[in-house]
Amino acid sequence: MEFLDGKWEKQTNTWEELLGNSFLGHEAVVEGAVHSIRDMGDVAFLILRRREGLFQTVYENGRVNLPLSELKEGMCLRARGTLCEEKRAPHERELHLQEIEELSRPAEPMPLAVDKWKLDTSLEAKLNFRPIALRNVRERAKFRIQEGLVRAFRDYLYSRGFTEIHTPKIGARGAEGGANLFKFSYFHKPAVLAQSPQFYKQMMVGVFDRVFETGPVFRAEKHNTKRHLNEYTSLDFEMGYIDSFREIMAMETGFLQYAMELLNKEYGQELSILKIELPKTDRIPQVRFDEAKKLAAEKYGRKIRNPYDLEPEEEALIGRYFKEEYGADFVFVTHYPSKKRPFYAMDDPEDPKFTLSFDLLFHGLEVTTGGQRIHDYPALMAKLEARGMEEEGMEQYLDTFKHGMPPHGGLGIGLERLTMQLLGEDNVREACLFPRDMSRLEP
RNA sequence: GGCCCAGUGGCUCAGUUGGUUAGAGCGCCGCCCUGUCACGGCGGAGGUCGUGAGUUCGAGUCUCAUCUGGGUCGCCA
Repeated sequence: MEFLDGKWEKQTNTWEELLGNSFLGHEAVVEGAVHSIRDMGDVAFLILRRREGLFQTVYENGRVNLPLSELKEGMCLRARGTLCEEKRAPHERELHLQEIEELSRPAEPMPLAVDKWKLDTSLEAKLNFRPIALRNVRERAKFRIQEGLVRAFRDYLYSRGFTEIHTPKIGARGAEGGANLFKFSYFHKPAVLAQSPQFYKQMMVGVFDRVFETGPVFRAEKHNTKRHLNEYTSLDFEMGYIDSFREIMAMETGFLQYAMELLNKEYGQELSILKIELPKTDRIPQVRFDEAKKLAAEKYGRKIRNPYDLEPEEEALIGRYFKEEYGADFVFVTHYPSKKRPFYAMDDPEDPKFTLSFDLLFHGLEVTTGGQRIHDYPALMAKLEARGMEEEGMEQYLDTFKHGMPPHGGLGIGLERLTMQLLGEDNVREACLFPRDMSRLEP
């Protein structure tokens, strides 16, 4: 019987070997995709693209088994040659080619100039040719940064005793209600796509005390803006036995600090490719909703039109205010009006018109909503009744409270929005591999 | 969904008051160049100007409709 033991001997050289000294002057083998070809006459530079970065190989006429004209951008190949130290080459290393093994041959030339430093292309073309556009070094780096954020979220919460959970995305009913549910037929029964893992997170707080989830959520909102997606990735957590809703904000601050540390430590290459300056997270100001509204209105002379919510322009002004006054990149806005928050939000005992809740603004854009939830069964039922809502479809959720729940709260972070702000992009679609919006279902 | 803006080679754009063969850069193809890293130089192919109708002697340009995309608002992460 043949067995696999989990080991595999690669016949090619690693990135570390290519950049190190042990193979200098010796034969080495590199795999990669042809990123660009710079033909100088008797010599040509064949730049290979690998996951770690770009690697230069040198094609000298008459020394390679294939004519240069056979080589095309986008071709995948395995190249054998001599690894040389060369001050003029990137990484001061290059491979002098002898033998090229074609792994695949492109059927058509690239629709986009992927090898250019900046993809000089419209968002539409980038999205239409998404898998190709992402081969561009800068485009690709954005999603390594996004990976770092998710990694940090997981790592940090694991270290704080959270359990990672996976909740269903198909259900009978939405958590927040409203018209933004995607409805469909599930074996002839009406069903919806999850707009939030909210109920499941809370139910699981009764089991694990602290839980988190990173997964997709769906919002059927009929709008086309640069900060909305109809499917986005939500970084959610929920924690029990909190002393105050500010403990949730402290946890998020801790996550952000850890995330910036991780990016700084392990994503230096991507940060420099994208010229990202990491935001300040050591101290994040917190300001009450009504106070924030007033401050922005006073300083920038803007009339308050809607006292119950922040208009996008107000969020931008609040972000600007705290940047100018305190040098802050993030601002916690607390105590949102009760009528603008879902029924499970806990009202402020000192003034029930407001809730023990918050949004986090990053450079003037809402990236998080969170807060303390009602954990007392009679209080929850009373709020439900006061809102004229039916229990129907929520029995399991409500029963959880019947059987005891700790004081708890949590939050949801929009991953693409967080990424977008960190990257300084001005459209969320730039921070989503395959965005879904009102008119885009493909690719 | 309401309102505003835009559709010109594969990509990004220019195109004068409507005027005769619709231009450029990148990419592609061919040739030249030993050190490029946004390489450079010479030449070439590639466009029924989103679609349909209309005004006009004549429409890429003006009008209407339609489709597609972008922005914005209610809402939200």
